[in-house]
Amino acid sequence: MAGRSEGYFAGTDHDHGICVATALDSAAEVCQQRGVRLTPLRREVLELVWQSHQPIGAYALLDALQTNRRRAAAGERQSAVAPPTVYRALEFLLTQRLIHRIESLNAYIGCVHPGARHAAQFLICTDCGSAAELESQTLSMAIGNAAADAGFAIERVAVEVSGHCPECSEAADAN
Amino acid sequence: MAGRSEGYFAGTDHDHGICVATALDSAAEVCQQRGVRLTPLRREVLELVWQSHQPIGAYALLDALQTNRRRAAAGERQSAVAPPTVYRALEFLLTQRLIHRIESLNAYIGCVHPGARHAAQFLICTDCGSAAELESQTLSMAIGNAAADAGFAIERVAVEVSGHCPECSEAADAN
DNA sequence: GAGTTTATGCAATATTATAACATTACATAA
DNA sequence: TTATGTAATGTTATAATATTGCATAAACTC
Repeated sequence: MAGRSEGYFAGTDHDHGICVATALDSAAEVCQQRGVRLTPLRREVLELVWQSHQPIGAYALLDALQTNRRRAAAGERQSAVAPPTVYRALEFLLTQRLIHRIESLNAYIGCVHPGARHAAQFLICTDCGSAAELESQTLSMAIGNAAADAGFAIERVAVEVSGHCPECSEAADAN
Repeated sequence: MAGRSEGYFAGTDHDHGICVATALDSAAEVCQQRGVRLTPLRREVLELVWQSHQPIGAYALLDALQTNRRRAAAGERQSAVAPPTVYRALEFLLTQRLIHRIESLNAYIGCVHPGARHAAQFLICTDCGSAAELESQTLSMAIGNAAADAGFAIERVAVEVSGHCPECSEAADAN
């Protein structure tokens, strides 16, 4: 994340264009290395997911895609975008670990460690809707230990912590 | 959980009747103390949720309720059970912390620490569908610390670990 | 450039969840 | 005993999220 002075949440001040550019570059590289295709559609969806640091739903993405198409082909006839288009692109991006799914919101967000196998750990602000991805080794190990105790073989981990981000907490305190 | 020899997952051998009875008793007590009403409907839904250690979806509960009604009023005309009925009961049970929602499955499961405010921590077997609730303090603290680092005020925590339970892992190894 | 695989388009439908309004049941006050 | 308030449930419709199945197109392989 670009220009982040401190903290996990992206501030209102940071240069978000750099976030997007970095994410798209990394994605291209990851796909290149794996011999999978980051097609224009998949790239477009990834870019839309990265439009903000707030998880975005599949149907909001669908709307955004429609809007893009309308803008691109003004006047000409255009093909509609249907749900499977979005869901397939999302599935691809999930498989390549370029995005995460936030289960508690049915929404998707860009991954800050693209391509790497890792536990999804999120702090989600219920006020402003933004989410910050953690990469806590301590947390991962605590989960690993608990699973080992239970004789459980881990496939996937989702940690979703809802609450209030620093900015929104301050705003609330001011009242 | 009754008769659990060891481990977090309920074995196929345990006396599940005791699980259910205990859960219903605890629920009655919790509601009593709080001055909220565990109505017959809510109790019925809770009992259905506790029918197994596998998370159950809202529409499966709906079906089960329908079946119960048919059985009860054989021959007589009966009112259909509609989605809001189930969702309202589930919401009540969630609010009273008698059940948990498994976000990654859109499903519900009985809480092993009924009434208490605590992080939801689950190991979910993708083979047999059963889920085991953890109560790891270490894990909770790791999350608390990470949130504190970020200046984040926690409201709710969901930890959902998918993978293979000991029994299913063994079965797979045997192949 | 013919054949194969992979990706996308498209229509229909499944699954999960809620909104809006009507009715019932129960407690308590008039 | 009747009125009234409140909580719970019933009922209808619909919103939001996700998938299936099949047709077409694009891209890679040789």
